[in-house]
Amino acid sequence: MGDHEETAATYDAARYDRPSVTVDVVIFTLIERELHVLLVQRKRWPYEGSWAIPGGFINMDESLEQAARRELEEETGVRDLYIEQLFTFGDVGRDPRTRVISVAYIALVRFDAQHLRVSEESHDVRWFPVSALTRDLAFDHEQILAFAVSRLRSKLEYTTLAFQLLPELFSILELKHIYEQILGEKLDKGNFYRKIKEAGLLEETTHMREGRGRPTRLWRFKPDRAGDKQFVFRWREDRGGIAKDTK
Amino acid sequence: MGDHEETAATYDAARYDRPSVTVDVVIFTLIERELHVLLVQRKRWPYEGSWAIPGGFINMDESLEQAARRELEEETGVRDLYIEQLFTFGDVGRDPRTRVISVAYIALVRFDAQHLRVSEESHDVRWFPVSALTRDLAFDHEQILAFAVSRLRSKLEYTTLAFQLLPELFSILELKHIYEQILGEKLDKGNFYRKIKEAGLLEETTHMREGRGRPTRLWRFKPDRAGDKQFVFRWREDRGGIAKDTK
DNA sequence: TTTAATAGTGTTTATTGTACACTATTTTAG
DNA sequence: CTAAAATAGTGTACAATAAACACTATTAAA
Repeated sequence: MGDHEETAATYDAARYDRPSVTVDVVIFTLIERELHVLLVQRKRWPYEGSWAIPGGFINMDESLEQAARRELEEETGVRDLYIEQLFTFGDVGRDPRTRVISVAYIALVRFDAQHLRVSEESHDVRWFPVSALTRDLAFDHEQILAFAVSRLRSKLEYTTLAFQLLPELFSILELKHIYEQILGEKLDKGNFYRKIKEAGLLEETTHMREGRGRPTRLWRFKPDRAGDKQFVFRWREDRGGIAKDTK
Repeated sequence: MGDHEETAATYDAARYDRPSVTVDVVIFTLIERELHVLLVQRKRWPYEGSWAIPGGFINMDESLEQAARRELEEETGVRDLYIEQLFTFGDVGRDPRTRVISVAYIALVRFDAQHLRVSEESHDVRWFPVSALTRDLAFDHEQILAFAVSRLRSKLEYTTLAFQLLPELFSILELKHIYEQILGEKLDKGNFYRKIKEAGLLEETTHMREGRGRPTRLWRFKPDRAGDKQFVFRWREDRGGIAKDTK
């Protein structure tokens, strides 16, 4: 979340007659096969020293999504990634400075050790494993983060979102591992192989990767399916929960 | 959408250095077994005379959802209904007056012929069938409406949302008809009976309703399931699109 | 050369969806 | 008064999918 150049002492809420609008971006990545989220440590009041979801005030000449991408690049240097609006948080007391309405986004990036950089606004920027997040976050950011994780999990069941977390070439079992991480449960190997192949989303390559056991074949997503970063694939076929009448 | 007391001539955009925030509420109901949406006819510039989704600027001391409920009551007199945040629209040029960010909500109401009333802000308020909406709406409201209809359809597949459109007592075939209306396809009678009963959401009553053929039994939603207005029921059982391993 | 480790395939059974035929109870038309 | 039309509701057989899990394959390391 962005900052005014002020402190509790100098701050005068009555000055403002309109809410401020910010974008907050919950950025996920996969590090060592585990889901992580990016947080920044705040430098200024309020919540000085607390960890927070990166974000900031929107400019008057940019769309919400543009603002989200800009903030993201400012905090992390990442560009051209998958981003999606999550929810808008606007309760009255959520920011002690003034009425702040936050449009929250979810972003998914492939982990790249280089790209982390600390902006002027914060003490530190760091990836945290989602599984170990009991720490107190600034503002209502715990709530936003919980909401983002929940949404990510449920969307994975019927979308190709997980693709955004993978490198270009990957094995089917790596993909399975991502699903397990995010869904939080073990999946059956054989059934996963069958499903993912039947879906026709993957393209076999000649590349193999060697490891401790049998080498694994590498695949890529078919460009026409993965390229547009849209939700194309439903794990759960749309056979209709309510029985259809095809007559 | 709310209004300033100004016209194109008196309007001075430079005066504003922050975006305005509005809530817009897409209100659905079922009239004569057909899905309708509530629109208001604008009285003032911009888009004077055009039909628009009801909404208005938020107050500084109310949450977003409170604002949505307030606007809704001001326009229609309806209270205590189902409401859910849809999406936040914030493109730069969407309102000629100034930068306006609209948090859009979906509301579902039971149709009640009395409750419509025209506010001071508008010429007219009227229900329009969703199927026949080619007319030009104000601002980007066509886009918002299309998004709302699409979201409503997809949510119906795994939620109990449709319940909000029904009177307290209803027949199973009436419920089926709502699903058909909103999903836009015919459903099989027998399968629908079986599914809805197995779900254990309905409570049989002794009431019957007579019509032209055999009288039909009336049901109600079990209070513990329907009462909290939460999404409890999934049409599509969560058997896991991705094969689970229950070991 | 055996074993451990990882990759990948096949098959069987249980569950659920789909289509559609059938029965039931009322009003209306002749 | 009776037959037909209209609407309500049930039953069943078959197809499609999910779930469980046993099996084979190919490599490195012991």
